[in-house]
Amino acid sequence: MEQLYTVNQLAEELGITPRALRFYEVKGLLAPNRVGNNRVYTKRDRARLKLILRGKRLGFSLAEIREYLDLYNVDGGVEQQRNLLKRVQKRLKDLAQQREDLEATVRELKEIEVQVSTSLADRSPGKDA
Amino acid sequence: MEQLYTVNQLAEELGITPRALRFYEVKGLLAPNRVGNNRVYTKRDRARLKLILRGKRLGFSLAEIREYLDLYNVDGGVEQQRNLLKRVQKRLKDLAQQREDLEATVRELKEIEVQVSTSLADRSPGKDA
DNA sequence: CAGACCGTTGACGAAGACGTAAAGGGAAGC
DNA sequence: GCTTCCCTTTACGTCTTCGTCAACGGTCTG
Repeated sequence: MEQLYTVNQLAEELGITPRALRFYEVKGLLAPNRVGNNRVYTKRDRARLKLILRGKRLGFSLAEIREYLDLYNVDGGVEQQRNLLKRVQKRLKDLAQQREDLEATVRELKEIEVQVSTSLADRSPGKDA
Repeated sequence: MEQLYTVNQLAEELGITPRALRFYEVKGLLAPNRVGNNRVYTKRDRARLKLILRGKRLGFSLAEIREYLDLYNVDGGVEQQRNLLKRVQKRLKDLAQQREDLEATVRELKEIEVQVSTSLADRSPGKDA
């Protein structure tokens, strides 16, 4: 009933190499079950991997992504939770900074886009004629 | 009249090491003038460096940042400009993807924040009494 | 003129994130 | 039973991004 994957299947589906998958496992980001010696990935593993890849697209290191994944472990004692809350809020703050950088970059590129577009339009004023 | 900087000055002001500055130069991201053998950075160099650092905060490699900086060279023939326009639009598309990733992450973290907060509040229902 | 400070180049080192053979196990088909 | 295919581990290689000496040059100061 439940969808399962081998390394190669999951890797291909998400556009990475099996080597990367194994590497993430060594680094403690994934822990798929084994059948005999072979890795078997579940839907949960797949979801976790997608979080990993999203983290990479955001420019995080594997160590940072590891810490990020830990934030999904909401269980724990009061002290644990206080600690977790702090870490979550720190991440949110970092992401806010990143959003600012992102938007500033987008603004500038859009401005360039306009400049170049109009410059090109001025140079070849034939389309409207 | 114009503000100038040595490697050490500029590095300290922007919170990086002189070594990094020289490295960016080797990689073709910066090209400060020389007085004798010594590097002299202008305001323009400084601005360029700030773009570099912003790129790093967004998770780009130095090679990507190099290409990004090229996008600010708006001059050139028609063919150059068409090409530039394409590259700018490609970047904008990538950045849109990154924004989606960013916002998805923020949403999830905020949800976790709420969960943990309420969980903590439920456990110690004394503040309101 | 001897130190004390910048600043320079060059070389070596190191961590992160994999790529790439090398060598082998287990099942499936002919 | 042998080949083929998928998977495994181990190990070494590579590229990036600097950190860290080492050895040297110029300038200013006492």
